[in-house]
Amino acid sequence: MDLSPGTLDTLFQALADPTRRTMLERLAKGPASVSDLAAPLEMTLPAALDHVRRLEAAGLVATEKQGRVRIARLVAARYAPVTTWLDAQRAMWEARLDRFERFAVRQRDANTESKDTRDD
Amino acid sequence: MDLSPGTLDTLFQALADPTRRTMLERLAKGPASVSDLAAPLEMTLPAALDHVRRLEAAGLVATEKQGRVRIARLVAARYAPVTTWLDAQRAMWEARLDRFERFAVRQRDANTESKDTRDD
DNA sequence: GTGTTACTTAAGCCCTGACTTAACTATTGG
DNA sequence: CCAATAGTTAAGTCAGGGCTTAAGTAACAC
Repeated sequence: MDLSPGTLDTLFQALADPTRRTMLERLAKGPASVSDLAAPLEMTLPAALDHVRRLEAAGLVATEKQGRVRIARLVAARYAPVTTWLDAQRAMWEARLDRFERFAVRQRDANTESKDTRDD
Repeated sequence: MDLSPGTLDTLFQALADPTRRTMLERLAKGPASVSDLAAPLEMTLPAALDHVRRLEAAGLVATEKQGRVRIARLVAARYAPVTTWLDAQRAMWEARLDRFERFAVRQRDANTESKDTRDD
């Protein structure tokens, strides 16, 4: 598994945890401290920090220390590889459907050939 | 973690493994047997079968036994929760950007008030 | 300067994930 | 029937994930 930031592996893995998705949802509304993120999650600070670090490692989040508090903010642009992959999947699937449809039409035409002239 | 099929948890987790993504890419082109899927991955059959099972548990794939071979096919529609979540994230992010922009414009107008009358 | 706050590190625990080999079972082709 | 094929189950290894508590450290607030 490639664990460099911004890869599909790290991104999907970062998104696979509900706690981290909750954090991302929170951060989409604006920056927050680690405590802010931990509070609604009923979780100790070390655990929350670990998740933040993981999001940061994935490249989805950037953090900055201001005095004694660490502020995290979303880097939304980094979802790109994920959406790109999903789009590519959809494209492949649709290409296949198209091929299948042409095949089905050919079959139908072969079956109904010179029987009638359809216009549906 | 909710492990029922079709949930964000199971979907993202299923997608987090490169082996499984490769399988999905292959299946987007059409159905395949477990051996077909295992072959290019340099992996024993039990391991491949395990991945197929996991994709099936996530709801992304359906399988059917034909004689002694198990055929897997993609159920592309099941990506929906993932794309929906990503779209929602983007929407939240953009709503925030809009608010920020309005704020910035207000600041600019406050700063330049009665200095000039802009028309950009 | 002393206590509180906000993180940080370290250690450890338990469970799951991704494999492997070995030993079946169920088809199928000669 | 018999051997090869395709999958399946069982068992075990090994690494990592998600948490905890306990013990720091650094910045503030008085």
